[in-house]
Amino acid sequence: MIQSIDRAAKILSSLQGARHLGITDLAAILELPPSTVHGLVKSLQEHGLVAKEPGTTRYMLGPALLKLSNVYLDTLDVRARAMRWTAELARRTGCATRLGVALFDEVIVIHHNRRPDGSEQMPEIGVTIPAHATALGKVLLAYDPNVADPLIAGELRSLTGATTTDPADLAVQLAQVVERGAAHDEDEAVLGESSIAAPIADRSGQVVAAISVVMPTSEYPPGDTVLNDLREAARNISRELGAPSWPPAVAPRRADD
Amino acid sequence: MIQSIDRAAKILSSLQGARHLGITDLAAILELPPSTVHGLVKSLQEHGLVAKEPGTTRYMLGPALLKLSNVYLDTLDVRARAMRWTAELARRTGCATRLGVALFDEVIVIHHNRRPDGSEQMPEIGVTIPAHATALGKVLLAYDPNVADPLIAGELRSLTGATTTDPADLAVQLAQVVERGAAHDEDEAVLGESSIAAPIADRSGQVVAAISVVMPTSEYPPGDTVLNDLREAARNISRELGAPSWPPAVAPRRADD
DNA sequence: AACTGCTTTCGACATTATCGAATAATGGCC
DNA sequence: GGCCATTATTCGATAATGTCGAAAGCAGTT
Repeated sequence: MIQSIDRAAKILSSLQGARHLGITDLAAILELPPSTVHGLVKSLQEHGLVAKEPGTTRYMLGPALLKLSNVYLDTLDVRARAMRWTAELARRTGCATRLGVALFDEVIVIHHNRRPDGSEQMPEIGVTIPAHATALGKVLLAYDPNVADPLIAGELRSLTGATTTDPADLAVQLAQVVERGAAHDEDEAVLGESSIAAPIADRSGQVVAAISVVMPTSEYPPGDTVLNDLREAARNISRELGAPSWPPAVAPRRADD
Repeated sequence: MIQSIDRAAKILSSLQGARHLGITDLAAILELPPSTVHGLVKSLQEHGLVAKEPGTTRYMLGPALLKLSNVYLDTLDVRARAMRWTAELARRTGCATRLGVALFDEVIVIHHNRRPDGSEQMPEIGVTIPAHATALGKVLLAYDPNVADPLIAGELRSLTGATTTDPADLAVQLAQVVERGAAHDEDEAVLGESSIAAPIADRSGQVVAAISVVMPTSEYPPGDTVLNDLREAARNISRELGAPSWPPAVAPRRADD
């Protein structure tokens, strides 16, 4: 790990949490001398990754990140391939659908279809949720023990009263996910919102994303037709990506990565 | 400029252009030994800024960028304040509206309102356009000579047959923008698409963003009411941000930044 | 108007990233 | 399906590089 890149990433991460920070604030967070931080920040600024907020002496995240993330989304063929199917799934089920990928122990939403009746409008692309608190995340965890193992060994943060916070409980749930090829959550991330999710694999057979159907908890649990539509969509997308089988296999444990 | 951060940013930028690249490709682009590039890439990967595309040995941009950019958008108070007004402007004019900020010699779209009649649907947030080829960009250039000067001294890329490519011509246009408090472009970025734009200033009086009305070239030039609605929106947003006057003043030339 | 806190600059030092060579892994080809 | 060429990755010595303390420049405040 290159030290200055590690520090630069920590700076971005800090600005992500606090929005606006001065050099001194950052120096305190990273436990480094201000002059060191200044050099790092200025370098990031020259590439547009951070920006000085006009009028003040504080810094914030920069516009180059937006450009990069836009390209990132275009780069994902899962997303391009899945869009047809998530739209179809939203139509058939009458629910909002999401597509998510893993970002360490979180899920990040890379595509979103509104509920066809148009009830909620919030754009959710880019939103991140702790993986253990959502159906999307449980799918991704279930198929990647390299991420799940450390989580199960530690503490699980609670988002609502219903969040799974017992590591042993989570482990059981993850095993069930692999068995059934689907995960579920009821009010675990947002009160009043529940969802079910299924894995999407690519040519190499690895799980690269998850697809979910989101519904008001009042409509939970959904009927078998919804579950079947979901699994069908996941299977179709996986097939288009060249996956050899579905449901996919759990990824092997690696020493480190 | 810290060398390793500079190199890391160049790697991100390369992946932005080429989508998928192996270590050797990157090494060739940066003109560095593969082992050096490998260390940089691996460090970026550990922070999710770069990801190994599953199944291959190549790398692509990582999901952390999406999370960061999402926060970036939330961080911009211009955006939050302007959203009401761009929606209102779209309604009044019957045209699509955009909000853009500067990213070096480009404009990046940070907010977008569809045409009320719902004709086009493409999400444009995060799209970047060379500044000299669009009304939004001309506004930003006109009020920031530090960016405009080097552009006027160099070559201007042509996007359509109508793009302003003569630096002297651009200089004249920019002077007019400051005079009139508005910029325009006719087919310069996309054929069949024209727009007019106005500057948005903040508390410090600096121009921090530009707002534009986009219309089919068949409807260009727009009537005075559209221009007035645009200027009114720009003035209102600037006032909400605490700008002391409108139209704003041109930023001073700095030695370097 | 003077102060206090912050940001920013500068240069010597030693930590740190770099790079070449060797090894391991991959993918393509017959 | 097995071989070979290409590519990714590891490792350790070298010196180039980033780091950090002290001091100067700026703002905002009392």
